[in-house]
Amino acid sequence: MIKHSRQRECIKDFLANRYDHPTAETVYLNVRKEFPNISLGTVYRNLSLLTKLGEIRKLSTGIGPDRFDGNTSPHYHILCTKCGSVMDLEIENIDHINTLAGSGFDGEIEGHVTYFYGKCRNCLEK
Amino acid sequence: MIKHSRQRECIKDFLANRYDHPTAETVYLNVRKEFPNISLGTVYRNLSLLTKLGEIRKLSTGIGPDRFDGNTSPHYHILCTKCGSVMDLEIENIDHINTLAGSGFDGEIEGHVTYFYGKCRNCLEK
DNA sequence: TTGCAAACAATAATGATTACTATTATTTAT
DNA sequence: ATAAATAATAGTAATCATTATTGTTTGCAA
Repeated sequence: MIKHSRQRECIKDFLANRYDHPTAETVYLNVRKEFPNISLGTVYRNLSLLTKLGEIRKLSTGIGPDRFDGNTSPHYHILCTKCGSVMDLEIENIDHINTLAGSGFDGEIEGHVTYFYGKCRNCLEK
Repeated sequence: MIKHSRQRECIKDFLANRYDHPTAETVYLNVRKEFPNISLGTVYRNLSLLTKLGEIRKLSTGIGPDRFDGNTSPHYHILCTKCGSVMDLEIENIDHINTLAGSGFDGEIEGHVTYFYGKCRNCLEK
């Protein structure tokens, strides 16, 4: 049975208002403004729980630590290979690649994760 | 300037003959048969170097430690969500998704990484 | 309002990976 | 072929991200 906690609510609220997909460490440093004694373990535990509940999304980009996204609607991400930022990406539905993959695999395809990489506008101009 | 090393060659050979995308730890345990004194650091250092040289590929699936692939030809991977195995996947070219992504992003798309997930034949039958 | 499980803070432990250092191996120049 | 230069190694320590442990506090149902 899950009990409400002000710490978890604060973590969720924080993510709901961020669009840069912060790491656990960043969440920790910010939530500390409201809960000076919160521990990093509490942040990790709640990020895991919220991810399991489907209330946030975890991004494992392969570059640096995991990041978290308060926006659970279906969308993709792009990583700037220069500055390292992770941005949302509007793209039409590409679930047909699951079907393509299925025809070359003896088993069942359930889904995919895709990270695009490239250079953001800001880095291109430097 | 890069110097040849028998350890690095052994690591590369080992990967060239494996099709299950082993972790650094697995590479270490196997290469030890030929080099009993090789250190895990040497394995990691060479896996990084070979990846940078483009002679092997690193797979960061987000589940467990990084894995390595001696096959650098373009192909995709599927992770079985039950047994955790990582398998090669034959699929026609899907680079058009880069174009789709590009039209919704103010910047330059260079590529993408995609991991499919699902259930392998073996797990489906249990 | 009491009891109990869930969540907490503090901290230790773990797993994966990288860094350091003295020695060894490979290449280059004699 | 030999010696000098330096890249790579083995062994080990350190770091980073994350998870586990433990005693205390909090939320909530009886």
